Amino acid sequence: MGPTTKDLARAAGVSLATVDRVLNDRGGVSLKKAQAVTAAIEQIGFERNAAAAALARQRSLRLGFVIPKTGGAFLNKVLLSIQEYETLGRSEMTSLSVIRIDDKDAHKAARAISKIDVHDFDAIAVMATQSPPLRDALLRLDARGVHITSFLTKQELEGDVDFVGIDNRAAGATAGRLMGQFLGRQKGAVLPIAESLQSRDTLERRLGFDEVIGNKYPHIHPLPTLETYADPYRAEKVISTALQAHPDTNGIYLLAGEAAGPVAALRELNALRGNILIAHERTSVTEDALRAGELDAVISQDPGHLVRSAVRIMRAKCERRKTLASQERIRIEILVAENL
Amino acid sequence: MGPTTKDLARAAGVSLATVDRVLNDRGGVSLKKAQAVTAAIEQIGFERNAAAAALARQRSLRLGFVIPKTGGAFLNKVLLSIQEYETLGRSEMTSLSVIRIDDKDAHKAARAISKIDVHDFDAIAVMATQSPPLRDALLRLDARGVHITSFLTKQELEGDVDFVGIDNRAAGATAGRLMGQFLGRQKGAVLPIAESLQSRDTLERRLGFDEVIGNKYPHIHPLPTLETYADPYRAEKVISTALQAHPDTNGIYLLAGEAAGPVAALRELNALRGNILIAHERTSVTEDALRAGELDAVISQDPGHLVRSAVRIMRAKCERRKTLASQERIRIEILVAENL
DNA sequence: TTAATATTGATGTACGTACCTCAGCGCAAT
DNA sequence: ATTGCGCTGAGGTACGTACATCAATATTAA
Repeated sequence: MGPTTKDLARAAGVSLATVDRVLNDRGGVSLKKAQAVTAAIEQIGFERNAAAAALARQRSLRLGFVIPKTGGAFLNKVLLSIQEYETLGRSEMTSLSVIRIDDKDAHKAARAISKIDVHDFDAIAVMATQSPPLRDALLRLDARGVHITSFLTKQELEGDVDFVGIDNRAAGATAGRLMGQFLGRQKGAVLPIAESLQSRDTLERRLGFDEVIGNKYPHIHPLPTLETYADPYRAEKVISTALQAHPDTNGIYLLAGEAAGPVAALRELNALRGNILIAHERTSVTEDALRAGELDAVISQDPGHLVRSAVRIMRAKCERRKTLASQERIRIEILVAENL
Repeated sequence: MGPTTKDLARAAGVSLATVDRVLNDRGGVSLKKAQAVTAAIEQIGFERNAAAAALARQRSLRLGFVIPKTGGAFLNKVLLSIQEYETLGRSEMTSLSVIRIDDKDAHKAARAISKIDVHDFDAIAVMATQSPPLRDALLRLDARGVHITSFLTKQELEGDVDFVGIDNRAAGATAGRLMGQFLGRQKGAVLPIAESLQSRDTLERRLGFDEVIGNKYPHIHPLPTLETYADPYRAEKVISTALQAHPDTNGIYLLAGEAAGPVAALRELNALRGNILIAHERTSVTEDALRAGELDAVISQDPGHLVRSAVRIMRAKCERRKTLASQERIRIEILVAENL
């Protein structure tokens, strides 16, 4: 067993009470003694016994996930993973809850964040489009002692706001690589389709995609990104127009948003089989399309892994522990029909 | 908070001592009372408080990894992951240790297993070629109370021996799919290369590979598997011969074993750039080759995830808990240069 | 019936940390 | 001198389980 708080107190030449004050940021400790304690922590290699702490705290860590109100199948999978984790979490003294916010309206979102009761949460993981009002609301929460973690969307605050999610630029680059390899030596155009170009994720993916295509597969010509606005009719119309305008198209890249609409439109247009089709996020639609041979590859991130990683990071923050970096890197998964 | 042992005792109409006897298999409990307790567990939804148990037990769970003495870079990565986990594990009351066995000699391996002191381990994860003597040795250990988990290689014992690792047939099929897609409409031959055909993993991968190629890409002709016997000279010789005999080769599949030898041989033969090359396991060699554009894809499994999963399963067995199945499925990863 | 054995309950201590109260100290401002 | 405040230590209780001991009862064997 490692050294205990008692050992730490002896090593630091202070009382148990002072050690406790330092360890739990209770304040009212002179700089000198506080430094003595932190020095002793390093010196004797003290590590808080998580089991004992959890037991003594006797209050499960209240973690929150802030998630947009509207979203597609992937978001639902994330929510499901959170629910699933709740069952397991009970035995680990953590309680998860989800706060849905209106992501589209920055001020509404910020207000929702501001309404969060500081006493209800020890830490939250926030998935929301970045915006100045949201930023301020988050900073206020942070100042009042709620640890903040970026979840799937980066929030650039000052301080140690960890990010849980994939690197969208790399994800786009991965899609580009696959597109290039699948098309082989064929010349032609690739049509990127997204719900909207507003989202930062979409832009980053496009960037990564173009970079790889431009550098490694210059014979492929990426077209401007189509926007479907999540509207199936519009999707079919714009896709049809684009395909007619570019008959040399032989690859289609669904950069973001629901795959269902575009896939249905492409099926309708009989454009599924002839083209290489790459999409993002594993959902029942993309899975089925992969199995059916309609989709050639899917770039994804595991919702379960995302949730677990977020929980681990939040817990670590609350308990002022370090996390194992290698464990928290979310992988960019490539899915084909055979490794679903 | 959930119900405690005290609540459980009240619900079952027995004393705390009897609850303890049942929960910890101490024996000396009548069938009737034991059933009353287990029924009450279900009824009130009792779950052992892991933190309190760990604290009270005051003895960390001793978990062992049985690993072959010889092995390549991937095995080293697994060993590294075990080491890495040890640091983290200390705070979770688990101690990991590694037992190296001579995997080549079934009897030696079995003897090594038999020599394991039952009092030194609560559970072990075994990576070793299946063999009757080994099987018997494992069964004896199991009977003496050491929980057994199959690690990377399946051990078919009776009882609940979980398996941690990927489905090699699916991994081979995934390689087949990528090979087919990368080659596109090109006709030609694919050359599978392995260290030896003795290993079950190799056979399963080949099976999955052939299945996909046969069904989906019939214009591709898979050649017989080359065996390098882990010998670089032999590798270069047999590969050179095979490539000369089949000038239409445009794909090479490194099914198993170290990629280093064959990659070096192929580089020497100037056969890297013209062919699609797919290998297994992420190592520094395959990573470098991916980045250099020499390898087109790598099928892998994350050593860190393997280790964590094995630890979770072993812990769950020792604490008689259930595991979250979705968390324990090891993914078949596809790596390209962009998602390393 | 008696003796031996199996089962059960009562009670205690221990694990390491969190969190609380209270007393005491020194120091400065009043 | 008094008051107040900041800092410190001493001591306690609590969390839920593991594990040990001992007495009391129930059951079985002789």
